[in-house]
Order: sequence, then structure tokens, then C-alpha cells
Amino acid sequence: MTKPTESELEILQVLWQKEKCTVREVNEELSKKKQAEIGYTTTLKTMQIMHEKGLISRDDAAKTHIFMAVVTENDTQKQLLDRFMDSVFRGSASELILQALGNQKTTTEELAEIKKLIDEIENKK
Amino acid sequence: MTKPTESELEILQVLWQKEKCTVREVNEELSKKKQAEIGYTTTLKTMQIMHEKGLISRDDAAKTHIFMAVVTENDTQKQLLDRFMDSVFRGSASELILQALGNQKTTTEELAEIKKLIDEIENKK
DNA sequence: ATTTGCTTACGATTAATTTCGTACAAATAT
DNA sequence: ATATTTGTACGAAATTAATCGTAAGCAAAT
Repeated sequence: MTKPTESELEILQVLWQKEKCTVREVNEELSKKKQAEIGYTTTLKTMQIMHEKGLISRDDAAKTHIFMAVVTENDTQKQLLDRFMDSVFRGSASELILQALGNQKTTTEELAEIKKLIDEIENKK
Repeated sequence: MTKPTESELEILQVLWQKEKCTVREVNEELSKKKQAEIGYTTTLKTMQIMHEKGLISRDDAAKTHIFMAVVTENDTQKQLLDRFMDSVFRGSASELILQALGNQKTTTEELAEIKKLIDEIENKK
């Protein structure tokens, strides 16, 4: 699995959210999110490249092709997180987590869930 | 503060580690880490750009210039983490943390530290 | 004094990514 | 049937990042 580029990731986000999409749907989502019109062929071209790379599948039975993500959100997150952790946090998961917790955006429920997972991990050791 | 590129980040890592550096020192560190010789002028050029951007400072009193990081490791981590969380985890800190914990690379001590921080955050709510 | 080596400056090349224009085919509307 | 709209294909320009070659200055060694 090749690492998706920044633009490719944005397209994947749309596909993960909406399951199946035409180029036009993706293009409209992206334009909405960015508050700026993106050329239709820009999105088309990027999706063609992603298809070549095997990041997304294409159903070209009808004239208007339908695309789906091939890579899962979870796998992609894992892959990108590993790289990110290495390059930015010198491989330290705990430093990354402490920094992320510092951002305060977590709710009480989420914190509880995190604690639960920590307990599970501890019990396995 | 502009986002450092991949190469710039690698140079910052060296500077954070060693406090002050000449171009040659940085270049040797990078070559060591990558198991491959990097052109000296490649490192020089990148550091010149970083200086223009204000990412690093330069003491040019002597012929051989001495460089230091201007941005701190912590601030940079925070900035990059925010972007990363947004683009990869749709802004969800807890999803990111759960994924990071799943990677198992954390020691018992680190887990304890994380739990402590969670408790502190919970108490503030 | 001349050569050698190390340094900075800077333009140029290469590479990867993003963006778009144009051509052409198919479907739809007139 | 013809014109308009909507789609894909594909080359190419524009942008951004990374790498390197060459020139020129300075200092130490010969």
C-alpha cells in the first residue's frame, strides 16, 4: 500500500464517509469543505491516479463511474500514524498521546474509554 | 510559524538533540541516520531556506556558521499533531490515542503516566 | 606565495504533486 | 437530427520540495 498524498487522503475521507461516490460527488464535497471551487478535472485526474495505484476501485459499467475506497480508514490511519510518530515524536507513542491529551478536546466518555483500554493492555502484560 | 517540510523536520530533530550545530555536523548526523551520503550542499541549502523562514537562527560571526532551532520541539509537535489529527483522524483526539495505544509500544510506566494525566484532566472537569 | 581544503552563496536540475485545458464520446434535451 | 450537457482520457503547465554543481572567499599547510 502506497502512502496517499495529502489530496488523495482528502478524497479517501469523502469515500470513507459516503461509501460509494461519483467524481462529481467527491468534487462537490471537497469544494464545500474548502470553501472554494475545485476544477472538476482536477478531482477526476487525482481519482484516476488513485485507481491506478489501487487505492480506490472503479465500477465503470455505466457511463458515470462509481468509486469506492479499497484501503480501509483504519489501516490507513495506522500506517500514517506510525510514520508520523517516528518523524515527529521520535517513535514515542506516550509522548504523542500526552500531547494529544493536552489538546483537551476529549470528552469524559472518551477519557473513560481510553482508561479502559489502558487497563486491558496492562492486564495482558 | 510555517509548517516544516519533511527534510526540514529531520534537520530540526538534529538541532533539538544537539542544541547548536554547524552544517557539517547536521549533514553527518543525517547521513548516519539514513545510511547514505547526503550532499553537503543539499543540507546547506535546506538550512539556508530554514533560516530565511525563521525556523532556525544563525550565528555568522565566525566563518563557519552556527545554527540553532528557533521553534521548540514541543510547539512543533503540537502544531503538526493538530494538522495530522484533523486530516487523518477527522479531528478526533480519542481515535488517534486509541490507535496509538493499539501499537503496543508503550511501557507500563508510560501507561501509568498517561492514566495520571487522564485523572488530572477528569478532575478539572 | 601558492596550493589545498573547507565554507557559503546561489542558480539549476530533478522529482513529486497538484491543477487544469482540450479533445472526444455518450446521453439528454430541443 | 442537432445542439447541449455531462462524462472520461490524457497531456501539459504550475507548484512545491529536494538535490546537487559550480563559483568564489578565506584560512591553514606547504
